[in-house]
Amino acid sequence: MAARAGKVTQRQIAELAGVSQAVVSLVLNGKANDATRIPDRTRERVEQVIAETGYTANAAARRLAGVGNKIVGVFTYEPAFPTGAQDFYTPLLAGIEAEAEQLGCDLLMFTSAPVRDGRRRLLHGNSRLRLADGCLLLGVRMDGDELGALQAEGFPFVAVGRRDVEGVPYVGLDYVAGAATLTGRVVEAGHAHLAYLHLEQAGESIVDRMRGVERGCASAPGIRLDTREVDEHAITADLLTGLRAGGVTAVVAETAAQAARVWEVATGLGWDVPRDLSVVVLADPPRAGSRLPDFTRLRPPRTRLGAESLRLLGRILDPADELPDRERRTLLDCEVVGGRTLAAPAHPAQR
Amino acid sequence: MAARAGKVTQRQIAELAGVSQAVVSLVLNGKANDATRIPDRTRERVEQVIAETGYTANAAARRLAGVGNKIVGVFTYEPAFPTGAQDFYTPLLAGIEAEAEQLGCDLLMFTSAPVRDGRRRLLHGNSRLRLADGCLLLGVRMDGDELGALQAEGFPFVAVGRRDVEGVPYVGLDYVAGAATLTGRVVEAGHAHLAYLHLEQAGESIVDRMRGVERGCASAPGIRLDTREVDEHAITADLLTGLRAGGVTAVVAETAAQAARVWEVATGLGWDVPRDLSVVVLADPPRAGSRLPDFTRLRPPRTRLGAESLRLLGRILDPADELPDRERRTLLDCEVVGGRTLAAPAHPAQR
DNA sequence: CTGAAAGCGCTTACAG
DNA sequence: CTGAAAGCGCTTACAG
Repeated sequence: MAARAGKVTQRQIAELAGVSQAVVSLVLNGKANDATRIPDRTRERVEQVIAETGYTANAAARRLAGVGNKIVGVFTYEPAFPTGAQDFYTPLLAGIEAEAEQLGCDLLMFTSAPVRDGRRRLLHGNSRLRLADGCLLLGVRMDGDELGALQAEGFPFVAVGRRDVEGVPYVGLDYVAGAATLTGRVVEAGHAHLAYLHLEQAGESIVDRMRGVERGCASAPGIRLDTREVDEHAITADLLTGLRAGGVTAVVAETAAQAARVWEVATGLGWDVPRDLSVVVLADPPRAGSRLPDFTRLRPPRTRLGAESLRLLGRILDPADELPDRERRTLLDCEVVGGRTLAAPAHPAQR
Repeated sequence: MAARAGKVTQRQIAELAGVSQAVVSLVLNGKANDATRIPDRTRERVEQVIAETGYTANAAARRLAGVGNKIVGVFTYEPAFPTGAQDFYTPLLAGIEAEAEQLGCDLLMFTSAPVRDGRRRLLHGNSRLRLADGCLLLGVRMDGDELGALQAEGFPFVAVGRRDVEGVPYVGLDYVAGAATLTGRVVEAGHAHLAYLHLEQAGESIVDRMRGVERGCASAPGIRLDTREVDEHAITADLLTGLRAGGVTAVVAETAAQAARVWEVATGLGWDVPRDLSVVVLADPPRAGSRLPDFTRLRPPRTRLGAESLRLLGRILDPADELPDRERRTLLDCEVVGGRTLAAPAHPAQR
């Protein structure tokens, strides 16, 4: 980087205003008041020179001098781009950015994080992490070592999503309650044998959804639940035919992609959804899917999740805020959306 | 910000490794080579301590010491959130983030910029701008004074979108050519009287689209063009009826919102699009609109625009890259998408 | 081959 | 009321 010709510093401001550099700093930081006893006239003179020169403090220097930056880091454990993860992250980021505007802070997105052992690394040799006052951590799975290092160092951070790690502050989604409610609806509709299609059980949110589904099934006696770990590509006519032959009348899908695939395959088999098979899903549909039916589903408030996470971090960073312990970990409710893919089974099983 | 207990510095690394702090810095920056004649054994020892302690350089200090940060600022003149601007910015940001991953740089989003006189300000008292090595500027209209100040200061930046300001590097979209081609298609289809619905003429991209439409009309003799400055709310049955009564058989809309509104109003009037009225648009449809027809339209490559803009900034920042002047300002082609809202007029006007 | 030192621009006690 | 100075953690000539 070449030296910048036009760069203005506090020293220059001080010379122009005929004061010492320290006074410029005090004025700049609103500390030219009774305590420091800087006369109004001096303050005004300095302010005028600042306005004239368009001076802006060097944020790196401020930070180095130990002052908060109003910069919040945003780190994503899963690379946000190649994948369809965009539908996932976009609403989250929208919420984060909106809240950042509210808080008046800037967002440092750690897009540079190198991948090692298949995971992105937050703490690498050249990490710009310490430029931020604190950090938001996103991702289904997080590195326990890194969380520990951050905690040990006292670096303020908030996990977006519930974390099973002692002392980690988070804002999460109440998937247990949400999945239980939605599954309960399926049971209430008269289904006695459900299948749950889920992803690999990695990460708290996936475990929570599973627990919620189980709890929903337990809301009535004698409900059977088949669980299958399948990503959407593994959802075939054979699978669905098998499930139905076994007595399954309703499918609970963890992801929108799975639900979409179930619907496509079922429709391809000539089945009617929901008459022949009810399908509910624990997530919002992908944005593309105009062909897809209006699924009965859970609506996780992702935008709010983003906003609330940043708000929590803001409170943690605010020394004046005495945050009660229980507010360091909160869960947001998921709404159940009616949709059109849940109905009573055509041939109710006898319980 | 409380002092961080666990914070490791180069001095501590130096003590542990039994070398001076300067040597740690040299090792860290890959300058422990023949030129500095630091023995391999010393380097290895330092490297090991670094690995053990999980040391990470303080980016603020590095920056202050004059070293590049691999941080690129992203500033948006229009607030990105309250509005429907999200559809606009999302693909752009997707491209920027993808390229940032490629380049290994982080992105500092200036979400804090205060609004003054209805515009967001990049250069305000507390701007974190100088933390970045360079900056990407987004927005339909930009502040000329700020562009000037940035140039005067030699702060590297790239405008996303064509700019009519001397010396400002940009990557833009070739709206002139794109709009001319699409409008030419309308003319080729037999329309002799078109209406162009556009926004207030502020900003180069809006001017360019207008010029392109005019050029497209000039591709055949005797074509009439009515232009109307209307945002979508001002598109009423009266307006369309008036246009059609005047002989207009095709509408070119600047924005997707306008096109959607034209289609809704026309349909409400019992008209068939495109039989009774052809509608083409110079932008991509909003993501929500599953009800809307498949518009004949221009597809501005926004994701690529984002990526190419950052790539250009990366080249400007790279001292080894001798960027030819003409590559400092480039335009990307817009694709024409066939769609189903352009047809020959039912009653071709006689020319 | 290695260490001592200046300097980046700022904030904040501290001494007049 | 104001200035001189230490210190934040780093990079990079420079002197041994």
